[in-house]
Amino acid sequence: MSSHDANTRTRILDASVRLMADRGGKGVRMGDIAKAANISRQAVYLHFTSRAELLEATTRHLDRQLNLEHRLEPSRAATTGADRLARYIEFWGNYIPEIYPVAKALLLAQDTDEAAATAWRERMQAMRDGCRAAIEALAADGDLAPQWTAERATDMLWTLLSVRNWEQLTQDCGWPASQYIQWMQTVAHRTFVAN
Amino acid sequence: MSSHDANTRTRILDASVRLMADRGGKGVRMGDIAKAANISRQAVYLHFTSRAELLEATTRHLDRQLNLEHRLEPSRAATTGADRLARYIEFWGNYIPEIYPVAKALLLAQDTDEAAATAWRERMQAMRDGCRAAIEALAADGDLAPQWTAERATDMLWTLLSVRNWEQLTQDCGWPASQYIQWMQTVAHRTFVAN
DNA sequence: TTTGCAACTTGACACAGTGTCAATTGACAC
DNA sequence: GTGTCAATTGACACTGTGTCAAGTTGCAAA
Repeated sequence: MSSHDANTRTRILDASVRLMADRGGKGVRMGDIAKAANISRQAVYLHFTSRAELLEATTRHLDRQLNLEHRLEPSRAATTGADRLARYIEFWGNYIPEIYPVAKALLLAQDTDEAAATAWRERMQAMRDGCRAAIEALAADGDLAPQWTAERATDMLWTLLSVRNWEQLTQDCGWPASQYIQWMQTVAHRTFVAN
Repeated sequence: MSSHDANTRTRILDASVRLMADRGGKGVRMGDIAKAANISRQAVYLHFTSRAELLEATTRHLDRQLNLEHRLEPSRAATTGADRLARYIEFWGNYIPEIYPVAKALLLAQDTDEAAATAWRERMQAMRDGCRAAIEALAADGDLAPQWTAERATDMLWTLLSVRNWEQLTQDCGWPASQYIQWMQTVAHRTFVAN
């Protein structure tokens, strides 16, 4: 029965999100997720062909739960390019901490798993589109600093806002999330906005 | 005999560097290194207690081969803070590509191996010292942009210059090494130098 | 009531790569 | 000769993923 089916699938995804959050994404095995969902390990493979696929589905599940699209609205509604850039960074800086454990698991799986690497690349490509939109809004206002092309500026902003960088600043350097947002806005503004 | 001992050790390290360079650091197993050094897999464990230790020794071996200290001189000899910053980025941008395969292997081992994670952290801490020196030279000239403290600016520069960022810009975005240097200098200058 | 399908369970197994252990060989030194 | 040290050979434990085959349960349509 397909409703039963969907329920089990959802239960797996919920369990996956929960475990990732608990353990910071590290050391969550297929068997752990199965156990947390009150299901056999093999049943998980009935719904997801591989760990990578499950991980990817987990991030999408989380995006839906966190209402990703709704959160992007302030940035999209901005009236100037500089404002759009600042709001995008604010959105992202508030979003990362919520997806971090799951993202981290996907990030770790990358090294061994080609499918996970592809899944991650796709996710980051979507994030890149947001960067490009902000940079292009800036360029449309004539406010992109003259040494940049839109393409290179997008590359650089995208890199600046990577999950790894967030991780390093907040985990290793101990910055609070609010400071991450503030300083990233500062760097982006000074770097990309013509003065 | 200890000279024989040292020879074998060196042979292992040379083989390790060679294989890493060939395969980009990925998928280099203990057995491969042993074979390349004309030695049994177990003999490697006679010289290095674990893969992580071997990897770390490989990076140090490479630093010596590449004359790390000598390469740092231009940056240390700079007369202004802004110059020191630019020269440090230039050094680093030229250095990363040479150590990248080995660094990548150490980076990958991190996820499974606590010892590798510690080794990497130590290496990056050393790099951080270079960042701090550049930022402090800038501050000593009174040229550090007023919103920054030396500590936060160091955090940010250190993050900006991470191997992951270099990887993303040159591998994923396809920037040539020369462009990496140029644009990183641009970002750092606009971000940290008072105008 | 029977038949049949679909979701799920159980248990066993292959595979990769790391690290460990024990027994053995070969060379050189004293 | 005897001791010692480097190195070899081969077997094995361990971990986690993914696969396979055979059996169970429950619901549904005939």
